[in-house]
Amino acid sequence: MAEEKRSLNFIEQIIEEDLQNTHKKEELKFRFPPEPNGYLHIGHASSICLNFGLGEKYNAPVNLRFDDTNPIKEEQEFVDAIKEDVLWLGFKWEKECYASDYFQQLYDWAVEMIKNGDAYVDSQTSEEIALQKGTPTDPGKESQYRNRSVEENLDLFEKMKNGETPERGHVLRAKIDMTSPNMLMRDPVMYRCLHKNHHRTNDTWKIYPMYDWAHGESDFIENISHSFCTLEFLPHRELYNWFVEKVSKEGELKPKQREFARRNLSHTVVSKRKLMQLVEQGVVNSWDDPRMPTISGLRRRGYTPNSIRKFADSIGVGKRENMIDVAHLEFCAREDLNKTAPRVMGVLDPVKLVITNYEEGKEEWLEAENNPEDESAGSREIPFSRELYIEKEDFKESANRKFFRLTLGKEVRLKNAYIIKGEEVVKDSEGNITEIHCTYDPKSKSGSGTEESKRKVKGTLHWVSAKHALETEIRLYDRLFSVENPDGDKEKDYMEFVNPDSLEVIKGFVEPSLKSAGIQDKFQFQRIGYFCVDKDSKEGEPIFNRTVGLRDSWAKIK
RNA sequence: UGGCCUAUGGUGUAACUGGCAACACGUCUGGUUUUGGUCCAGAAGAGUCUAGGUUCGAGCCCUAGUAGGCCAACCA
Repeated sequence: MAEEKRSLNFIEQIIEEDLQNTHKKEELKFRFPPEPNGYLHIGHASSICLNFGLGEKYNAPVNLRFDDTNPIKEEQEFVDAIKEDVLWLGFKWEKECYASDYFQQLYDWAVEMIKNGDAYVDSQTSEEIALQKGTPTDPGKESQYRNRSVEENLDLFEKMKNGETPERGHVLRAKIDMTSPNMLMRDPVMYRCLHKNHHRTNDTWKIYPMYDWAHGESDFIENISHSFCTLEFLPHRELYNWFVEKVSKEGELKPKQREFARRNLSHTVVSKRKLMQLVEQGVVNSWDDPRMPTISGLRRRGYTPNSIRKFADSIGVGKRENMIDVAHLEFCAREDLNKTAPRVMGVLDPVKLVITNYEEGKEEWLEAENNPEDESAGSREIPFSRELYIEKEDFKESANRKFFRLTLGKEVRLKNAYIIKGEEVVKDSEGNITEIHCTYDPKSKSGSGTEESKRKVKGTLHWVSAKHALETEIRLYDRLFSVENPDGDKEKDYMEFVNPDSLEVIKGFVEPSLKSAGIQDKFQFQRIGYFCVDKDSKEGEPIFNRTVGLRDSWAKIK
């Protein structure tokens, strides 16, 4: 099989260049570094696919490293959820790491830095420090504590570590350059005093390292060759390198930070604060509500790992701002589900169809193909009888030539069953159609091979036998926001753009075979869309979530 | 009154690093079809932010603009 020729993205180009100039293949190593302070979302999924995808491509190890340097926000619950999500996407990490595993090493290095005059204890308030920091256009001023003696610094730092100084009393700062055009180089804070229990180290530490100090060093400790992060960390690179330089020796391989643009999905928000608000204000029911862009939400919605990986792969990675149409994500879902989801029939908005020339009380079990895209999926039997349900919108008393469905006097095929002809309608006193009467052609049975069965008719309808059908709850999900970029308007709150119709709960009828469907099972309801069994289901009473509708060119004609 | 990043069809990415802009989604035609799905065939749609320059030749290089983004948490 010919290998698909695909051009390299800029990240891969960097790696290829390094492979030629500085790195051996065995030295490649990557990492995915989430902070365990919330649930992973589709943006993280892209990052996971990037890092682990690189690992697969180059046959290089990828560590899962929790960036757990802030005990105020981080919890074990999130660690567990993150691991589940990464695993679910189908990736395996080389090592499960924690920045907190390196606290001692980090501390020892910090002591060294103090001794070398590269760090000092500042005893000002954060407000004073902020004031001295200057602005992007004005240089900062040096702290009056900047030139404390090494002994005093060591002594204070020790006390900080032991919890003998109050929280927020002192910080350890790197001594760099208060006039640097890069704000991050203006003596950044390395440690703060936090007398808070950590989810892994408990009360061992009273000081906790800041991101910049911990991250690059963690990469260094783990021998990460390439450390990929989003563009907003670009200014951090200078600091990242400065810190690594301080702790590494000549000739040692140093990790490289490189930045890519985060990938934005249309019609959604992704910030933890906003996602949390959606949950807390009851706009959605939970973090894994199928409308949420969280990985757990997408999973519950019916997205497959494969579809998400394909998505991440197909949108690529770059350095410019972007807004990826959610329609592309939906395409990836359909593409995958089309090949894998068994076909079934379900009627969402039923109207009764009576076949007047079909014997009362009679029932037949008809063969139905499970998946025309996959012969190995086999077939099943579905019950047929005199009274059926069909979709209300599949009938019109009279219609133009473009309507390929049931009308009076015209023929259509009932999928996997017979050809029928519309005869008359029964209406209630208000003129609503309560029943449609039709006749069927007994010789037209699907697959019977008769002349009649081969007749061309203008349309095919899905249906369920009224007597046999299983009534179920069906949750029709739609986009959570009605505009492309809900948090892109500075004047308006994103909450104003919540789509009031993002969820419609209905009762529908599905074929009886679905009674035994299990949680997370995915199906195509023929002519309607893809559905997934929700975890709220009870034994024998499946609840279906609509993942995404089928492409619908009829909707456009209408 | 700073520094840094980015700029290619509606959207997302390409262009073997100087040789008449390609792929996917979306859109529109037509064909196949017992899903108005899938599949197949085809079309429209950018001349690459602007202005200069280098070159036989520039989306790729240079200069100057313009537009958007990022940077002043004891967050990551």
